[in-house]
Amino acid sequence: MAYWLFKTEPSTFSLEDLKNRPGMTEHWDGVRNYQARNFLRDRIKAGDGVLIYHSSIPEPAVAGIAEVVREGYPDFTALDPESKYFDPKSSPEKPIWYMVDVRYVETLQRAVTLERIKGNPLLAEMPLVKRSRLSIQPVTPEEWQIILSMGRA
DNA sequence: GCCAACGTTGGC
DNA sequence: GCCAACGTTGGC
Repeated sequence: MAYWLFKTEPSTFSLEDLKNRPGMTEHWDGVRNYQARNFLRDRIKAGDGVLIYHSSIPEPAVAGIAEVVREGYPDFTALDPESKYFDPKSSPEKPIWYMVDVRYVETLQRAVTLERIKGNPLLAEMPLVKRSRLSIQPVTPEEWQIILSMGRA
């Protein structure tokens, strides 16, 4: 059981969209960064907790929680020439990109803004704070607990 | 919309 | 394998 933070631009896909999903699961596709890919392919398991973070908005914030329901498998959008995530270097035999499936769990009462995260010294080691653009990041159990308590307060 | 950070590409 | 050019991310 591990914890993660997934970034998304709410104009593309938001926590609300995940909540309103029929069956409430979603392929987390379109990740095209090798470091993030490695987490998706090798480390993220069913049952892991996910903080859903909304980026590129006036107040970027952790909006809520999702759960991984299926571990890494090849991202089929990389093989679809019609997809904006198409990658001609990828093939069914040698898939380059991976995705996981997630389901909605909870919307935090109070979104935990980047400003509040930066203001908490206990969260200073998060990649988010260290200005990494990484879209899939590990979260420690301590960080997970702190952010949830900040979001529920 | 700007721009710093940083990942990727490709010529050599 | 180096590194300049280029593209993307994402906070502000």
